[in-house]
Amino acid sequence: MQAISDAMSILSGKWKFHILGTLIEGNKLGFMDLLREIDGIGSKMLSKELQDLEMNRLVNRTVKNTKPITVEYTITEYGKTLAPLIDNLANWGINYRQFMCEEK
Amino acid sequence: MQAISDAMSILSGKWKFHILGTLIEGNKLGFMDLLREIDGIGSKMLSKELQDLEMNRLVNRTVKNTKPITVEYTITEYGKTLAPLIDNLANWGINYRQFMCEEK
DNA sequence: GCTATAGGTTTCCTAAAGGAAAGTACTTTC
DNA sequence: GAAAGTACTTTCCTTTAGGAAACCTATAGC
Repeated sequence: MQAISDAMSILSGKWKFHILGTLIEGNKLGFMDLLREIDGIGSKMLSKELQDLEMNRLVNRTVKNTKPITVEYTITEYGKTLAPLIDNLANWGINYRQFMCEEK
Repeated sequence: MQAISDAMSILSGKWKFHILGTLIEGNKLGFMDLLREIDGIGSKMLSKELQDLEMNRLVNRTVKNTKPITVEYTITEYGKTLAPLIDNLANWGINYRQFMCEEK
């Protein structure tokens, strides 16, 4: 049960799963790509959450030496181990919505 | 991706997974049982979270007609569909801890 | 020089989460 | 009749999360 607290301390917050899910499906995304794809997030939140995820070794940040500087965000190998969990969560969300509609 | 937000809106907060996990492993628990088993939670939080979970049909609350009134909390059939997810999360938490220890 | 794009950081603010402690109500045990 | 147990709720307070907008640096295009 302690393990659940451990996991949630890393994955808590409104956006973590969303960011990770986006990075799993579309690999190599720039900051602006993420900002556009994740509906509703602001640049401050995105920046902060990416830093958290990078610190926890779930996301890689690579600065590219291009003309207008670009940054690539990718999911790490270890981050990929979250893929089934995120898939699970998303499917549960879809089913839950159905379940609630049927009920009432 | 919207499904993730849906799921998290129901499962957000510091204690939801913890409460659900505790109810999945030990079925039929009283308020005080939960308060004792979930380390660190206060009665206000437990009460509030249980109400949330009941509203969302993940937990059943049954008042028993015993001498000192007792209340039984159990997980619903639908709540049980979260078992693999919670298992997954807990295992990921355990592995993550190992992973971080090896690294540094 | 002006505007646009990438990739952020900083400031300011509000709303929500969460905790500690006390209170309520009822019952059983000593 | 006092204490202790079950099951909460209420009040008060602090902390954290999160959003909006402005600002900063650099380069490219017009």
